[in-house]
Amino acid sequence: MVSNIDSSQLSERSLHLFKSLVEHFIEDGTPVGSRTLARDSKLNLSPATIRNVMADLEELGLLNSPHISAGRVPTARGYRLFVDSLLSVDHLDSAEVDQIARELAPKDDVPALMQRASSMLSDITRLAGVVMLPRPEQSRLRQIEFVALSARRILVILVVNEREVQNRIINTARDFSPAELQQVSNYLNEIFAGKELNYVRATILDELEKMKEQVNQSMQAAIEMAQTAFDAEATTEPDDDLLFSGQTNLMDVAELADIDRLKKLFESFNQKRDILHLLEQAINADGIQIFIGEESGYDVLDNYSVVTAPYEVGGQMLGVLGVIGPTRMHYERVIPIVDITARMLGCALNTRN
Amino acid sequence: MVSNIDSSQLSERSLHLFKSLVEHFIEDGTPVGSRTLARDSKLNLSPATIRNVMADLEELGLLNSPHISAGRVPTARGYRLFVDSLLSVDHLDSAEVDQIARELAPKDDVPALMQRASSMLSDITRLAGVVMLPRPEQSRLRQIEFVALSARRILVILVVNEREVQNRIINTARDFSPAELQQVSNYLNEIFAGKELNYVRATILDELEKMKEQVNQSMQAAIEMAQTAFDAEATTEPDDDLLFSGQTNLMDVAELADIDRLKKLFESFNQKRDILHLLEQAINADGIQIFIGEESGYDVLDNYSVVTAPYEVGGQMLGVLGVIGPTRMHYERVIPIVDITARMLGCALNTRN
DNA sequence: CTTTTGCACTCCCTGCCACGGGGTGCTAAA
DNA sequence: TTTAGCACCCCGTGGCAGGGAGTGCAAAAG
Repeated sequence: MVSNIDSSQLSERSLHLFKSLVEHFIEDGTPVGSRTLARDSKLNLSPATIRNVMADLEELGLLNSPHISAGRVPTARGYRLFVDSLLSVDHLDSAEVDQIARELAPKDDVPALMQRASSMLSDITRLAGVVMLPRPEQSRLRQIEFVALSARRILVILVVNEREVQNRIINTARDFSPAELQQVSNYLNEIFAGKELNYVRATILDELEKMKEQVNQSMQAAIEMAQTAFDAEATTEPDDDLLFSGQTNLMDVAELADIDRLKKLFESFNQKRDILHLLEQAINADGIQIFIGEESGYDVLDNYSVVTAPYEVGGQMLGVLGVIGPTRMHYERVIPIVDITARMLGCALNTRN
Repeated sequence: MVSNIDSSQLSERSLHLFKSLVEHFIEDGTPVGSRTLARDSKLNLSPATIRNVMADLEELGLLNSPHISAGRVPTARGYRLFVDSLLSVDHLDSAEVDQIARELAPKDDVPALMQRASSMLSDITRLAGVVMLPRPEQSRLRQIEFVALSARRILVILVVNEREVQNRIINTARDFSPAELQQVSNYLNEIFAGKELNYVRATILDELEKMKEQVNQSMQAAIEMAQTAFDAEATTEPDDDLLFSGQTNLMDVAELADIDRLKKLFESFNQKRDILHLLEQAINADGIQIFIGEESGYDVLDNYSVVTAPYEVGGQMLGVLGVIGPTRMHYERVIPIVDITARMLGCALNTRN
């Protein structure tokens, strides 16, 4: 991969012109030429001079022209330089901050909160929002309960992280009486309450197997049932972990009137895989991370940028959220929105216990 | 509303020609003129004759021409006549039937099953699928349990219709001990198990209020808690009741390359309201019901048809599923697919108990 | 009376051409 | 180093002609 351009490699003037050009293009979406740039940028330079500068910038891979006789357009690398070194982010006005805060008030359960975060991102940016649900590996088992539906059908209830509830139904090999179930759940709660869910699963599936012979019969039953429960759990809902919203907003960004590319993008939203991988890369980033166009490595995302931020509670990264839009987006506005949303989501998750 | 055309009002020949025309148009998507029709339809008639017939059909509102000198295209009314009287539905080959059966094997919980039904509809028709979840009013409470999270935070678990589990967390005014909770749930289960959920809610909120004074204190607590539980329940998740899939399939039907209309459609999928209303009209239909273009009354659905069928268990209508595609769709294929899917979904729901 | 033939006409689509606008690179002058 | 001038490029638009597909109508044929 070609190394990125550092702002110190360029003259003040080139940077200024480059910045104007990008801003202009973000505003208009049409290639911008020397004449307009000469008019817009405060520097008093003739178009010809500017043409020279632009030729240099094109040489460096920051710009290119759709055809020989059109204006210039920023490349992915150009946007990179722009967002890394040139961008001055907006200050959100307090009304917007309030709106975000209000939307993320911790009034209901985690999935609903996440859903609201996602729609809010898309509403406020007029682009597509995405939220990765808190990673299951980082959830702690709080309580496990069994409810007999019939003798051999048992409803397993896992309370995770104070607010989330998962349930699944298992069929057992032999009958369990309610009293037995109570006993089993007491036993499991005693050992596993507060433990990390992956650890619980691993332990139950591996460790307990070994100690099976050493315990009395009722404990054996407990072990078997727990194994069934977590076995089932491991195989269920592995991918309901991204929440999109506002996809339709992308349908009126002009530069992607191309319905085929749009279709590909929507399909990759549905499959979630690619986007999930991308967001996973961002979970350990320290704050905002931006993937610009082809940089992401996923070609469905050509011409799109993704602005992400991880959200955390008490120093622990729980997941990532972000906004997907055309590379030509208003970064100076989107960035602070994503940033503050991530923080506030962290808070919202924190105050629920 | 203008009355529909009855097939008996038209000569054998007109009907035959009309049918060929519609079939031809469904195949090609281009307006069909007298020459092609003369060639295709087995009748040995000159284009001129056919022009006369077509003029009559246009008079009746079954056809119209985009402009004076193009071929003819069926109107919504024309499609209506076509599907009502002229259509010979395909016989699905057994491989397809098998596929449907396999997909709908009752192997997991209701929401997952519904989700699969929807994706299957869209995959197999290459159009958009939609499934309305079983209406909550028609669900029966099977069991209710309380789990103490902490003294005043209680997890309420409702098992509904054998397989579905709903849970919500409530905060109570005073502490409840586990023993009390047990007692309360026993009491509620005794009265309400097997009852229809709406009835349960209504009773708990109204009737129980009256008898509050007449019972002992622990029962009073039960009543209060149940009220809280169902009060919360009434206000949650009122609209997570439609499952769409394959929306992107609609992006390559040529006649709707119009991105704006497509956007409107997708938005109405997201809001669900309109589509839900439409499907609700179909729940009491006896089998397949088809909404053609403007007929539906929702203008987002102009140029689209919706083929629906209600699914039932034991004679009780539970919901509706269907396929959304361009008016110019292969009805003879879509109809049996929707039909059989609805039946099989009914079976799948039936065998789970 | 129905069907067909013939004819004039309409409308769209395509390709062609010309042209203007916005842009470029290069060279020579300031 | 910057600017002015110039030749050139390429896209988008609009006008125009021609061909194709289709129509309606009137008159002839069955």
